[in-house]
Amino acid sequence: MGGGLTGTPTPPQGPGPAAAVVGPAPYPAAFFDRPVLAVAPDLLGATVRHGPVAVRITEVEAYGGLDDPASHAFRGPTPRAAVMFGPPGRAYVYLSYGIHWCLNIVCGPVGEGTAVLLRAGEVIAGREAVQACWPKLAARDLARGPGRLGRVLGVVASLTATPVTGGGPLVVHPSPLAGELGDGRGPADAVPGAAGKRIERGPRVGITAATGRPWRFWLVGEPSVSAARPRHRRR
DNA sequence: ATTATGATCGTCT
DNA sequence: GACGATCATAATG
Repeated sequence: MGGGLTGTPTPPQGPGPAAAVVGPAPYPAAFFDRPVLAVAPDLLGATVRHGPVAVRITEVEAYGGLDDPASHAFRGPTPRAAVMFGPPGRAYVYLSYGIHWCLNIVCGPVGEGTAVLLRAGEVIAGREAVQACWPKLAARDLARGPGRLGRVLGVVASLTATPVTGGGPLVVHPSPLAGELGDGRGPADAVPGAAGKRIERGPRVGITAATGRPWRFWLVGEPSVSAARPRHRRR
C-alpha cells in the first residue's frame, strides 16, 4: 500500500449508534487530510456504504482545487463547490448532466478544494435488491460509471457535506472480506483493500480541460472498470 | 463492433 | 442562455 496512513487506522469513534454496524472501522478524517493524488489510489479497494448497499471501489479520479481547470473548485468556493473547500472526509455530491448524482470525497486541508470522484465499483452488499431494480444490467455493470455508482448507493443532494468517517449516512471504510457477494468466491478468496491488486493510472474521462493529467486510477482486472477490458483491436 | 442523439436541470456567464 | 466530472437507446458497419 501507499506510505504512511494506509494501515489500519485507529478508530476515533467511541461506541454509539454507528457502532452497531458490523465491519471495519471507517477511515478517519486524517486519511482524507492528505494530497488528493495520495488519497485517490488508496481508496481503491475501499468500501462505501449507504444503508443496506455497499460498493467496493475500483475506479476513482482526483480533482484539484484552484489549480485544476477540470475541477468544480477551479472558480473558487462557489455555492456548489464550497463543500470542496471544507473539512476533508465529507461527501461532495453534484448533479451531472441534469440527471446523475455523483459522489466525491473531499480531501486535503480546509481551503484546498480537492476531492476524489468515485467512478466505479462492485456491489458487495444489498446486491439482490439492487439487481431487482435494474434486472437488465449485468452484475459487473451495476456500479460501473459515476452515475450508476451514485444511483446504486442512493446518493442524493442532501448527502453533500455529510461526513463519511462515521456517524453519517455514508461511510467509507477498508474493504471487508468480499465473500458476502455470493458470486462463488469464498471468504478465503477475499482481498482486503487493494492488496495484491495492481493499480494503473491514466487520463481522466469526460472532461475538456486539463486532459493531459493522469489523475484517474483503477484496479487492474476488475470487470467494473471499463479501461481494464482489453479492447478488441481490428486487424 | 462503434457512433449518434436525447434526456434534463443546476450552475455559472 | 450555454454548458456539462453521464447514461440509455437507436441506428449503422
